[in-house]
Amino acid sequence: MAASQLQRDLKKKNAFASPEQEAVLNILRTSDQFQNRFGRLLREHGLTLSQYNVLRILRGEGKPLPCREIGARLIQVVPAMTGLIDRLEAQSLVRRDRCSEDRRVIYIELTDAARTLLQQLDEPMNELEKQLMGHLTRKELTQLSRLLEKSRLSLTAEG
Amino acid sequence: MAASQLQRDLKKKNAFASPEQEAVLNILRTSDQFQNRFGRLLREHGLTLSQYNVLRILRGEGKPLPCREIGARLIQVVPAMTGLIDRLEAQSLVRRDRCSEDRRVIYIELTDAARTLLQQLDEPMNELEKQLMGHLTRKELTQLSRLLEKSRLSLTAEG
DNA sequence: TGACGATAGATGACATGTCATATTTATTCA
DNA sequence: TGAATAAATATGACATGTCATCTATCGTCA
Repeated sequence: MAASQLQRDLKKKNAFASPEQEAVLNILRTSDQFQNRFGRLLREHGLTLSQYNVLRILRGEGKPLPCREIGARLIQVVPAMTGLIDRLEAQSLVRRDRCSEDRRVIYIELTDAARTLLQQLDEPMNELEKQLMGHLTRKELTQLSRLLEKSRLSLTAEG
Repeated sequence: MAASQLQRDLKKKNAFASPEQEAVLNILRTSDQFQNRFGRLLREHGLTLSQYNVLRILRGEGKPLPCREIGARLIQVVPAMTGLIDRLEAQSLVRRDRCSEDRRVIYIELTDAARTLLQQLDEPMNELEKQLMGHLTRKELTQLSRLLEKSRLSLTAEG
């Protein structure tokens, strides 16, 4: 009964090498499983999680953003963005708009169709989020967020 | 100053829709960034994170495992395993061994080369784990793991 | 002005993940 | 026994992610 859940999950015979390792594996595993869930929900609406994230970023910003800027917020490399935007454009969910001042830059703009789709998704996405975190109290949720933010402090330090 | 770090990270203008959403996004984002780091380290040794995970699972088990079993522990769908194992086999890091009792089953077995490679990786991987979680005390690490396990309770409930 | 270097995107090669479907082998049961 | 079902992998199509490299454009500075 002293074994943690992740140990049972992974059916590992030995304990983790360190509390750090246990925490890291917990983060990766939880994220993987959550991504599965969101992916399934979004697929019903013809979107992938990455595509949804792009749309969410654009809606959150309220105005068009350069390709590069979206990629930066998604922690993604630029090459991945090209294809991602291609497919969103093919679905008429975004438009490309070349900047007239700096013709290297291409702004990505949300379409009305995308706004409508996002609105349809707000409710089920919120519900899924609450369902996934359903076993945690509000206090625990805050605590979890703070601990994860603290974890990410190590990332800004250096590359 | 009241704004949480993830809000600043994402440069979102509005607060999160809910504490649940904030926690979920923190989990996904932290995992993404950590995966980047591990991916970079492993690439220096010719491995991807998925490949490394397969090897770790096999070493942890101490004996060959069926394809399906490895996939289950990786939260991955079986089709993905085929190619993954193909590439590990091409690198001579695993062998396929068809079970004689149930000829449908294929056991995956670690090679000595894989064991040696894993040993070389133990040290740097442990160091990276400790570096990534460097801002958390041992107590916080435990707390974080428990909160993430609690989060995953929602997954076993239903599909 | 005109070359150099930096920046924004796009492209190509490859690894991985998803699904739907096919193939091989076991199992069940009429 | 022999057909239907189930289980373990494999395959093919496609979306995504990585890197290295290419192209177009901008800025700077001799």
